[in-house]
Amino acid sequence: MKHSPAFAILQKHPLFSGWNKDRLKEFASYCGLHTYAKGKTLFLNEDIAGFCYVVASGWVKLYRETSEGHQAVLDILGAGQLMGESALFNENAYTCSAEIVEEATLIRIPMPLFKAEAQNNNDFSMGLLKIIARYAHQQNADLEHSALQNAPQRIGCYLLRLADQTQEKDVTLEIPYDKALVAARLGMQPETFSRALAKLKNDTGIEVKGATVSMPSLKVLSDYSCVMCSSDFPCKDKTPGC
Amino acid sequence: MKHSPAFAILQKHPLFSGWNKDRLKEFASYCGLHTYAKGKTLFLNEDIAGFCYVVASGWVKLYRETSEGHQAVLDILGAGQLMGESALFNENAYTCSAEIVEEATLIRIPMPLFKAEAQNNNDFSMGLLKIIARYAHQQNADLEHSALQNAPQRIGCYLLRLADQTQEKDVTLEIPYDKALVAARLGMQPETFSRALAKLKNDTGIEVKGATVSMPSLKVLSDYSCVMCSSDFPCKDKTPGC
DNA sequence: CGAGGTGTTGAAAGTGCTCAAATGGCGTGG
DNA sequence: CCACGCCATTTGAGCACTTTCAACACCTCG
Repeated sequence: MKHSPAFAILQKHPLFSGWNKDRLKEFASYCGLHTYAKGKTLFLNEDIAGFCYVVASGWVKLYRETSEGHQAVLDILGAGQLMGESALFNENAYTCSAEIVEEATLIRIPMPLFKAEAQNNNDFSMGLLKIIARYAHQQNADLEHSALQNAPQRIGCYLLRLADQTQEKDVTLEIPYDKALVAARLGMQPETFSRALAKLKNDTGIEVKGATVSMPSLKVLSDYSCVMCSSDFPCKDKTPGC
Repeated sequence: MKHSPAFAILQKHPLFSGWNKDRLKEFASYCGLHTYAKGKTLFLNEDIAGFCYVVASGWVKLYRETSEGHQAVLDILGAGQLMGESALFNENAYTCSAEIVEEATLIRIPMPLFKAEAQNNNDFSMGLLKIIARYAHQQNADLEHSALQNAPQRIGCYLLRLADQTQEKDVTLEIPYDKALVAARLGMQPETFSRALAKLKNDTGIEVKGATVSMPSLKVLSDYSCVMCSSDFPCKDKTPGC
């Protein structure tokens, strides 16, 4: 037994990939690796931030909630994604709430450690800048989508993002969490999602069986969805969002 | 004649306020101060970024546009705000388009200069991080609003943000640009804006005469709008967005 | 005074939402 | 192995809000 279980995962993360091995080993030794069950609330909006998290596996919902219980889903994070970092610039308070939506294993980075790194290590703060800027870019895309696309188009766009865009024909994928959650992520009701998916199926020839979606042609799908989007189709790596 | 006209303005900007005077003087000498007429397109989405801009006065619309001409307004920037910085993290290409919506004077910072600073000056990159993180936070709020609030509530929220929230009673303000632009910023049609504003007037007792809005009580307005928002009312400085 | 831009109003059509009920898959326990 | 019950999802019907297209009012400017 040599190093903390967080080490191997952090090593692959862009924020840490350039680090000296011993340095990272020490850093990782302060980071716990924890597994959380579906439904667990990680933190709430405006809580004092004790940790940043990196998702090793599973899925985490970021959301905000009114006092009456209406909630807006901001994002759903999967493996490799960072959360909680925005608390650094918000008086050490989280800027949204987080809940586990599929059993997840997370690396917990103590905030003081993270903060010190950001302040003292220029490569680190540039890496962080890149991540946050990309995130902001993604949000621009979300705002655009919610302004311009209708429900079936937004679902099409979502499926394209989930898909392996290097393929063109007969792509099959699994929606990795509840459909109602996808609906919320796309800013619509579960009922609307269901009906819109049916319409999408009818209009673009995709097949849906439970969580499994088969897309005979990504082109048909992108022609359908990307008409109402400022980016052109093979958009996954260039621009976050469709 | 002592220093570039950009100097005095940059000096007041958080990104530069901590700088040594001579250093800033030199930096400012490379930055032009230009005035642009309403309607002028500053840059387009995906253009190679030659400059970052700081708004000295006037208003600039940030937007994205589909090939068919549908556009989504992402934000409208006023005095003190920075734009174009996200190109640093997008292969030196702007991530949206920008157009002058009210005659504006802007400081033009050459991108290489800006980039070098971000890479070499840790205080600078931390300041940038703070600005971008705040911007992302603001977008979270926008996404939440578009998901949860209806048209009159979004307008109420917009007016509150425009208002001096330290006052409580009889606050009066001027909408600084076209109403149709406000409508687009809030993700609705001009007609919807007009009707929703009439409803808001009726429901909260505000007065509207042309671009002038008088609000007898901010509390009534915030009770009306902030029900569907995760932040509580005096929200201007804490959280960007309502 | 007329023209054009800006904002408002009306009527009809969509789109998505709400509430309610039905369907279907799946794991548990008999 | 089957019946039951639970939960996610789908379907139905009516409604609310927003959009669309069209017409009109208003103001400013030439």
